[in-house]
Formats: sequence, structure tokens, C-alpha cells
Amino acid sequence: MSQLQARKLSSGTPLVGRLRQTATNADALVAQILEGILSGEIKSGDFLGSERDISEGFEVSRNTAREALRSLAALGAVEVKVGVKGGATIAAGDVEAIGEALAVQYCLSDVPTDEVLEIQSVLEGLAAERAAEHATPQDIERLEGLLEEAEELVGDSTAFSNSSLVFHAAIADASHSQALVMQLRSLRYVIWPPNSTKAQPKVAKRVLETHRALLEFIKNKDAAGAQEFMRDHIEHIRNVQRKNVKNKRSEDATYC
Amino acid sequence: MSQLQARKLSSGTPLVGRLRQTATNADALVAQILEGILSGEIKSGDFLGSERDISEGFEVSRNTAREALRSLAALGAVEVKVGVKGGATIAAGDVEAIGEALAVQYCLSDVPTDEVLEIQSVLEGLAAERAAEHATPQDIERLEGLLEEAEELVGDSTAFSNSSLVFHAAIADASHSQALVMQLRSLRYVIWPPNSTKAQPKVAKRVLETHRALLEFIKNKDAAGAQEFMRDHIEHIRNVQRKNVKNKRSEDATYC
DNA sequence: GAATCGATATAAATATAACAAATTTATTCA
DNA sequence: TGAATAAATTTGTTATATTTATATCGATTC
Repeated sequence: MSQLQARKLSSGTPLVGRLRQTATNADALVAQILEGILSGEIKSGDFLGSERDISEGFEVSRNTAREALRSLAALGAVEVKVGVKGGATIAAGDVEAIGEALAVQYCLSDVPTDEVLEIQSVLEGLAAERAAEHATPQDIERLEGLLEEAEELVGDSTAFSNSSLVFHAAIADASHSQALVMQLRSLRYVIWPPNSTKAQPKVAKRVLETHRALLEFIKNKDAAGAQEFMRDHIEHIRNVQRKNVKNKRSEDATYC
Repeated sequence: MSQLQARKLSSGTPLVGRLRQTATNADALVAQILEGILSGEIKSGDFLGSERDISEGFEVSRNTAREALRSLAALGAVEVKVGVKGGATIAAGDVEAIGEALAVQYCLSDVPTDEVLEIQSVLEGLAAERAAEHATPQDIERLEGLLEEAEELVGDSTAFSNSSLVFHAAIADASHSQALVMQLRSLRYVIWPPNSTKAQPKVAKRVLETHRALLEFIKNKDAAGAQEFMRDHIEHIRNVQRKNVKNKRSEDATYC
């Protein structure tokens, strides 16, 4: 299947599947393509055609087709190229892209940070466990490099915080589980929002020690130990966070 | 902040934050509003104005403003109403909405089902644990009702499969953790795609027994037991799935 | 006085047209 | 052969008009 089959959208011809009752033509088009992706009918790399092709195929204006494509692009479902041989193709999955979308939802939903940290705890624990089992020498090398780098940054709280973030992400990478990387990526923005307050040097030193100990577990291939240690690490963060919320001060964050 | 502050987008006036170098005006507008949401500057319920307001405020055409709004709507960030007092408002977070977006990414990324089931295992385990601790009498009642309902459906594999899906979701609900509900919702489509093959009656009966036992743990407020039992439940599914993949047959699924 | 019906204004949804900008392909000339 | 150029295609953007959906206000009716 390399060319999307068009179906008339007007009221006369009922949609075959009609799973969703959409208000607008553009939404119907989006729903139809998403359905195709979720059912496996449409795969990454399939060419949808140019805006004109789509608008003619579905018998809508180019404007409506454009809006549908923008919606799909926002979801990371299609990629659009301009020029000759341009047009819309079904995108390859982007593990990074979806994180922001989920982060927005978390922001708007007022999900308690405590709940997120609880999930973070089990998922990062799993990541540490798998990292201990599957980390390659290159992974270890990278993690060691990040710790050395972090050592230099103890004074610069912003830089240290970012570095810690990368360290945690690197452990997820070392687990060699795409699903874990994706899931943790989606939580990242919630815990470490761009403008959160940063750790003080004293705290930074303790965090650095913790990360060092964690890496030792992974180097020793002690999966159970790595998991437990990581969980404790996150639970500690969670407790501090809880205390901060209780005292109604959001400064003095000890993330990472 | 109830009215979005417009910033000129043309090349002459640089964006203040300019975190993202966006190709199109519509993307710039989207990025700016998302940034506002992530930074807490814009909150749920804030009114962005009508399409015309936005197009004039940002000095773009109404069409471009529309495209930006459609992108934001696709992410579940805004809601658009027509008519008098219509226009775009920042949406309340929708725990349901984001699931599909993540599911699409999982589909397009070819993330191994085994990896997803591993995550499912720890998250559903956590959900069962929290459900055992926090389930209300109403939650229990609902779960019991679902099991009774499922009993009638052992013969109808499709209906039974759907019912099982709802049972698992209901346990997540009973955990009273929005974050868990959201995260599990995002995995749902991956494990139970709409057109997956369904459990045979014999398997369905065994699944039903398992669910009954699980509910007992929850009713007895045995958190640790519920967690372990749920993990085993998912791990069992995972093993069957693994065996099926090995034998290259995707029918005979024993999900739920 | 309250409820219903209708006119009106607002705003999105859609369609069409036109032009600009980008990008690939084909052509031409050195 | 190879580089510059022209042409064709397709998105990006704007403009305008028409249709449809919704709320508000007022008049009519019970």
C-alpha cells in the first residue's frame, strides 16, 4: 500500500469504518488516516501525495486538506516536503517528538508531581535494571564521561541540572529499550520544567555521589541492586518534593 | 493572564525566547503558545481570541492562524468554538486524548511489543498496588460489575476482549492516580490494537478466573499481593506473546 | 410572567483564486 | 563533463466570498 485510497466524505457516501463521528471534514480526514496507521494499513514511508492530490482525492478544498495535514504533522504522523516530488509522507516514528505533547497535557491537567514521580520511580528503576543487564562498553564509557563532566559543573547549578538530566536519559538509553526511552522522555518535562529552580552546590555534590554509586551497580551488572538504588534515588527526590510542597516553597529543588 | 500577548513574527522583530527555529509562521505561532503553556505563562481556560483576533494580533493571515490553531487542537492544547463568544481557548488537559497520539508514535516506531509489555507489567503492577490501597466501594462495585458482564461474554471473543480492556482500565481508575491512567492509556492501543485477534473461549475462561483472583487481592487491600499477581498476569501474557512471535503466528492471542 | 419562535450578529468551516518561495529536474552553454 | 540557468512542481501565504453553527436579544404567544 503506497497510495492512500480516497473515500468520499460527503453525506451521501457513508464512511466505511466510521469509528469516529467527526464534526468537520478535516477531522474526518485526520481520523481516517490515523485509523489506517493504527490498523497497520498505512505504514511509515507511505506517500500520501501532494496537497492537491489529497484535496482532489477526498473532494475537499486544498485548504481543508492542508488543515488535516497540519493536524497530522502536529502529531508527528506525517512529514511534508515542498518543491517538486514534495508532498506528505507518513513519518517515521520519532521517540523525541511525542514528549512535548505529553508534557503539555500534564501541564494542563494539573497532574500532581507526586504521582509522576511515583511512575518515574518504577520506570527509572526498570531502566537501571535493564541497563545493568544490557549496557555496552560504549554506554558505560558515555555514562562515565557524563559524570566527569558533571564534576566540573557542581558550581553552576543550571548546567549541573541539565547534565543530571542527560545522565538519567543516558541510563534509559543504556537499557536499550526504545519503549522505556520514549516513556521516560514523555515524563521529563514534567519533572524538570525548563524554568525550574536548580540544585545548590551542596546538594549537587550529594547527587553526584549518588550517580557514581548507581554507575557502579551498572558496571558490576548488579541488576537488582541498580534497580533498588535507582528507586531509592527517585523516592528520595519524591520525599523532598513532598516536603517542599507541604512547606509551600517551590524553590530549593533537589531534582536529579 | 487572560489574553495572549501578540508578538510580531516577521523577520524584523526577533522572537523573545526563540527556542525553536521554525520554518513557517504557523509553526512559530504554535511554538510560542506551547512555550507559554510549558512555562506556566498560559493556563487552562485562558482565551486566545477569535481567529481574526489572532491573525491580526500576530500579523498573519486568518488562514495561517487557523492552521496554527488546528495544530494546537491536534495536540489537545486548545479548544475551538464557533459562533458568538466562540474562538480558541486553552483546553483543560484531556487524559484520554493523548493516548492516541502516543499510540501512533508506537505504531510508526516499530517498538517491540515485548518492550511495551515489560513496561505494562510494572505500571499495571503499580496500578493494582495503589488500587488495593485506595479503591473506594464504588470502584469495587464497578470492577465486580465488569466481571459479571464479562462472564456473559466468554463466547463472544471480541466483546470479551473489549470487556477485559475495560477491566484493566478500571483498575487504573481505582488507583486514583491520574498519571497512571494517562500513562497506561497511552500504551493501550499498542497491546490491544483495534483489529487484533481475540482470545478463544477456553482462554477467556482462564483470563476471567485470573481477573477474579486479582479483584480479591484488591478487596482484601493486599497491595503487595495485588501488585505481584498483576505482574505475573502481564508477564504470562508477555510469555505467550513471545512464543507466538517465535512461531511466527500472530493469531491465537491471549491478551487480557 | 414565562416560554417559544425568529431575527440578527458573530465566528468558524469551506471553497476558490492568486502569488511567493522553495526545491527538484531538465536544459543550455562553456 | 560540469556548472549555471530555466522550467516545472509543490508548499507557504494572503485574500475574499459563501455557508453553517451558535448566542443574544426582542417580539409574540400562552
